[in-house]
Amino acid sequence: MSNPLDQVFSALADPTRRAILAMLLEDDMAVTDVAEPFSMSLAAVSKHLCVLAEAGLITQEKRGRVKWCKLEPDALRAASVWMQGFGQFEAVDLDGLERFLAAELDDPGPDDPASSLSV
Amino acid sequence: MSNPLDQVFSALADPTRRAILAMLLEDDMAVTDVAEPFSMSLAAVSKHLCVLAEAGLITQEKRGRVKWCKLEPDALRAASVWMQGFGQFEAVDLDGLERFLAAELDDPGPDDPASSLSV
DNA sequence: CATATCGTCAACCATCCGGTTGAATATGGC
DNA sequence: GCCATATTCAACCGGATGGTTGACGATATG
Repeated sequence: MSNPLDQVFSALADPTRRAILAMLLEDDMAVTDVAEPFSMSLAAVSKHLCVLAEAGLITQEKRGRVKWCKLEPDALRAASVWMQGFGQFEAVDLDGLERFLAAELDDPGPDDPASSLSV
Repeated sequence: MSNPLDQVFSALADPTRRAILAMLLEDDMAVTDVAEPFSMSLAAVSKHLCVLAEAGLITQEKRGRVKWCKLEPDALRAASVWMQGFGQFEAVDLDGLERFLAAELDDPGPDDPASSLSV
């Protein structure tokens, strides 16, 4: 599973991990605090955080005995660009989508996602 | 794995399936033709197509003995919207994003408490 | 009818995944 | 030094996943 797209999509495939990402939108959080709302063990949440970190979706920084988790929204870019190749969904927030797409254009866009099967 | 976002993201997590979607961008294809470029068995590809169909990413229609596979880009919409939120609202309007997520995709997560975050 | 093609089904296998528990490794506070 | 807190590690477990093979039903075609 070296492909970064593999990692990002499969990280996003778990609802617990998506919930964690949504929580981190508000603020950086310590591992224990991330785990608090969930009914699973701390170790399980810690593993989820590792998966997110390896996908690049978060970073973790240890200060003292506390490890702080920080969202890294840029990691979603490649995946988002890939998906954009599949049709022009009218987004809910058109202005937001326009800004979003404009930002994406600075990237080496996948000119024709179908031409190369290099997924 | 009832959550549609679960299904879409985990369907996209496999490079073979992403390659299949990319192929279907060009044209509708029969199962055998989809399988041709891959070095795995036809049965394996057939299973991948089932996964894609259950995620809603493709539809399959049988005409004669041939089953035609058709891309359904709209299925990516919810996932795209979800991801778009992380790029777009980053540090801008977090409350707005929360309301946005709650309204757009209210699907209970695996867990009671975090479900308010509407993964 | 006989035969080839299309696609799925069923059983099987190895590996991965998400979870648990209990011990271990920091670090901080008294 | 001693104890509590924060986090990971290691071993384990059940179930999902991605692949194989061989048999099978259904449909074209000669």
